[in-house]
Amino acid sequence: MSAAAVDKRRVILDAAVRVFARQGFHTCRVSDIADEAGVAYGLVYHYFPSKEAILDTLFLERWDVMLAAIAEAERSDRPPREQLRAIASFIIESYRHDPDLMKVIVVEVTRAANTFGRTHVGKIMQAHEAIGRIVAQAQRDGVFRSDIDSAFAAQAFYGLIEQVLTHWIFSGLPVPAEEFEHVKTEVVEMICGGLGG
Amino acid sequence: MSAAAVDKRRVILDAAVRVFARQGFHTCRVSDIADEAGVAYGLVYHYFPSKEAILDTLFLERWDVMLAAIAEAERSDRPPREQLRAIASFIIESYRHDPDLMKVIVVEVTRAANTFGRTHVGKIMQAHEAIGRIVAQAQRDGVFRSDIDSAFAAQAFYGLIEQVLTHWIFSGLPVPAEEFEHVKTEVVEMICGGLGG
DNA sequence: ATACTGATTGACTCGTCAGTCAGGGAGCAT
DNA sequence: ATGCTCCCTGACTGACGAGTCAATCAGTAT
Repeated sequence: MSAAAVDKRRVILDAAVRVFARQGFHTCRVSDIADEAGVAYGLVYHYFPSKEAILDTLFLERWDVMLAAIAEAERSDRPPREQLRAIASFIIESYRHDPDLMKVIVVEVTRAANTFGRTHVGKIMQAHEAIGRIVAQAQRDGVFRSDIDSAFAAQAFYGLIEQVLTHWIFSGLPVPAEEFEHVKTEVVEMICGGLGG
Repeated sequence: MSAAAVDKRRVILDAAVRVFARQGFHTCRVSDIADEAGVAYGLVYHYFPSKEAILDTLFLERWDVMLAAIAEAERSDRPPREQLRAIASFIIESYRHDPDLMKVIVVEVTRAANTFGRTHVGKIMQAHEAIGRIVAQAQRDGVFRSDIDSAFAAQAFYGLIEQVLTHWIFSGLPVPAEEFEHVKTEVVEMICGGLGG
């Protein structure tokens, strides 16, 4: 594949992110993506076998980077609380850096239990499992309480972050810089410290 | 509207729940609903103006019951921890009683930020707000810590329950009776107690 | 020059499905 | 009996959009 071809493929992927974020996967037409990318309709099918394959590519590209970041946190020998913070931080920074892409991934894949969620359960589970391992290790070390199932805790942790992203997505407003930092702390406080009572 | 007509309307709604749960809203055809209900295609349009209106009806019917249950918990003067437990319990019992309906509501509405989520944000927010008020009151009473935003805590609480439902939905397996009880406790423990560390 | 390869174009096909509509009963009043 | 009002039917239409394909263009090798 020539250099120009690599570029065009990228141009189409980037256009798809904007279109999926704006209109949603089901509502947009392939011609919308072609228009946004400034290429002919047919060229989309030169690079991708189907509309779905474009979304798959976008998801996998980003998710693999995230899995690497989680593995990195897991491998480090920092205290579990900081390992969790590193993961929360990575996901929130991903949103800060490219909110459209994160919107597409959350809305069209990880929260779409029927359509693409089904296709990618495996990949999604890998993230939950890695987080679960961090919690389980902390429980063995006596740093976290052991009467809460580690897989359950992982769900709560990842679910809370996704819930925050969803809230930002729904609001449609740009998120002030200090809120990103504040939320990182609040997520870890909530999961590790709880509300009390 | 005659008694027979009320029944047919109900038959169509119940059939729609099964079809939406099995195939998803976008993938199913209106004729699938008619077939499942054992009525003619056109009758669906006699009772509902559109396919979307069926989903709206299903969602609003159930959501209003849930809002009432949350209001009930809020009104009671039990300790906040038990108020939260009552809400968690209500949602989990809803799933136990009619998993298909809860699947449809979670998958097709509350987690569908683009399509029906958008339409019903208002209703969805009402639930979050009520939970937030319970937390805020507990914070004023000094029972919950005050350095976590009450709206954020409400997100975490509701988000965790929805995450658990999603997990059950994804698994496709019937949930053992004892797990329902166990999860109610775990949700409250997680949100109020945290993991420690 | 000629031939070959891959990139690019956009009009067209073809299946799908939400929603329409004209009509056929069933009950009930007058 | 006649008319009226719902309930109910399912064949049909019209729009829409994913994916195809035959043709053109650009670069590069021989």
